[in-house]
Amino acid sequence: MTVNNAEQIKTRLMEIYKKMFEHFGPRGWWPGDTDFEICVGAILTQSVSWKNVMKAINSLKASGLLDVSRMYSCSNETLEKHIIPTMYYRMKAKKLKAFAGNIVEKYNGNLRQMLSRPLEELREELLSIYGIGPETADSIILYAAGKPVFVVDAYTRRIFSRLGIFREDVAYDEMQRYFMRHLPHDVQLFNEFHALIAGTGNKYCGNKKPKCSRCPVLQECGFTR
DNA sequence: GCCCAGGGGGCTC
DNA sequence: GAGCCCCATGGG
Repeated sequence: MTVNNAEQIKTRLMEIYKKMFEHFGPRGWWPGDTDFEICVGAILTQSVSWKNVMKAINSLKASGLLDVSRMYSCSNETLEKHIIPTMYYRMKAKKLKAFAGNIVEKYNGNLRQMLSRPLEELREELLSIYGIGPETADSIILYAAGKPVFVVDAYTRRIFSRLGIFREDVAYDEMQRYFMRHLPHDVQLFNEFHALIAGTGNKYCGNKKPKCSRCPVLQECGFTR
């Protein structure tokens, strides 16, 4: 790839970012009072809308379970009751306990200590925990640890393939490399960009009845179909 | 009633 | 390593 080409890609990505930002404004992501709440939200939001995640988070908070050691020591059944709205609740209870267990056993319950590890080591560790795949790991790294990694998701795939930038079947790592190769590794930029993509996707780019053609941002960005 | 969603694990070949 | 099923609620 020539330098010139890379510059053009960067310019194009930043144009899309700016149009999204002008349209939606700052998204204030990730919502959450503590690092642990952000991590819990990242696990619970797998395949489910944020509205249902908030119900579960509030329920956990109200019962004092939004705490590493209490979450780890409570029964699966107790945990399940609070997260029913987030679908796959039995699986997700296991995932939450695996995450809390990792912090208790390796860091004596100190989440910040784990999050302070170098980016690559942290990513590898997160991926080794049951229930944490690439997207969840990257969300935790960016939004809880505050380290520069670009989070991609189904909306990123949909939006950027509809803009003619990716193939429809592009892999997670390939999308991520694309953004990280062409954009400055800036936590605030990565934070806002992913949040804007999620906002745009949530409003206009559902799979069932895509409304991309009605999205002002995608129209301006050269939406093709 | 039916379809499907911002993901990940586990299995098969 | 791609392809397929499983998980199992809630909203359109």
